[in-house]
Amino acid sequence: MDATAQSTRNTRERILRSAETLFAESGFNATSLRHITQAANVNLASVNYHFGTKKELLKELIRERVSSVNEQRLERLRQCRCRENGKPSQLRPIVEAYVVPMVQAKYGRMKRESSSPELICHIQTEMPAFMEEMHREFFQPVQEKFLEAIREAVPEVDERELFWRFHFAIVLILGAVGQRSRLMLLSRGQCDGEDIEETARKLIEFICAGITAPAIPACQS
Amino acid sequence: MDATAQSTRNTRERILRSAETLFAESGFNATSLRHITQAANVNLASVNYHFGTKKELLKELIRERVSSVNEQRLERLRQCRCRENGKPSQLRPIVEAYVVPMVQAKYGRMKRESSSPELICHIQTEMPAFMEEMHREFFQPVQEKFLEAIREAVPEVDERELFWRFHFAIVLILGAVGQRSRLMLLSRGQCDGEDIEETARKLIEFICAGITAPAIPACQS
DNA sequence: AAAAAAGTCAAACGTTTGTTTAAATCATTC
DNA sequence: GAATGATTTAAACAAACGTTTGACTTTTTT
Repeated sequence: MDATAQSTRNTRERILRSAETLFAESGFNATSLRHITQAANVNLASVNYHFGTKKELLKELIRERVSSVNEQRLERLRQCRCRENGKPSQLRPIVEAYVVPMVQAKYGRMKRESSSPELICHIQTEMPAFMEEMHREFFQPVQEKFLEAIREAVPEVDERELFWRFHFAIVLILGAVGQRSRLMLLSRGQCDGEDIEETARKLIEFICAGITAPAIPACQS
Repeated sequence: MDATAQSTRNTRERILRSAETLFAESGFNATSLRHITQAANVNLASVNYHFGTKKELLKELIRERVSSVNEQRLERLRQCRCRENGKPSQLRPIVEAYVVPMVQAKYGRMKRESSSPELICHIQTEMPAFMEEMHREFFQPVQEKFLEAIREAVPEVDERELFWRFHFAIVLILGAVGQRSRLMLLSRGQCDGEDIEETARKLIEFICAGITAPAIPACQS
């Protein structure tokens, strides 16, 4: 009867939306089911009813979000191939196709809302074993497609070298957004990470330069 | 009388050592005081006796570890300035001075032991508010010294640009070690992050290239 | 050797956690 | 419109958590 929050009836969706915000904000362990259900205005037991366990709720959440990012990444990669059809693509559009969908994957309409990189960054460091499963199922296939595309674009870079550098690129994408508070502190307020397009552009520049860096022979103090 | 573990009496040190290993492995929230004291072979209450609270134990731990890394970093930076005395230094030695002490800050003699980047990576994403305190107290001063040195080494890079790129460098150093399991999966076992010198070298290459990357005007899809 | 201080210990404290239960309510079907 | 299945609800569950307590032992000081 009353037009308050829970009248919408889609309890499942409300739980997912609260969970993704809170998980991205504070991680898995620090976010209790009571926090989630309270924020979602639903009963505590409904999480277990709809998802089974807390962990399966997280799994479902990641499944949703990563699938969306994956689709966008592959679509953009396809467009790369089309645009310069026949010849091997340039590096930058490929990196752009990988970076942009993840960086701009925000949820909620608020300015200071949480995002996919923040969520994944949290879970990655908090539950590495769990994340390995997710990696095999969701990340690996897409990453291998991009690795292949990059290998064609910069054949002068050694294959083993490329594994390292692509790994660095992924670390960078997740961390740059997930730890963006440091940028504010470091620059004493001169830079912030709010502008998504700016963040993506800087990331792309940095990653492209890193991937094409000349290899230096082993010699250091 | 018996020569078992706790006869050494340096309870405080044993707690610190267990804590740093377990915190680096599983983070703060997922590591209970009972895990720590069990691994250290000491009584549960001794943590509160010696450190007050769990959080202050962590603070003490970070204080120790970061101070050590800071000293090494500044000493190496001093050596940079000496070596090419008078003229502005090159970028690479500066980056090297920043990267190496952190990457090789391992504890324990086992091969697969945890390290400072892993610890900091965990706490950074898990307790950002707490980490801001630590940042102001420990990281900020050293980072500003390095920022200045880098600015002299690559004056052609815009100052605001440099904040971004140094932020990326820090993200990279922490994440490359903390998330090193991905490298194994990505390369299907062809690369691992066990070799510290190799890791440091690849990081230095990537970061130097990223910092000196040519700025590209804003245009993207 | 007595007194004082520092450290250790087992037990218990009150909270909070994820999950389960069984009754109540809603929606749909016959 | 009664019956059936799906969903919501309040209450309780055992387990684990960080912390405190007070008696006990060790070490240091006088």
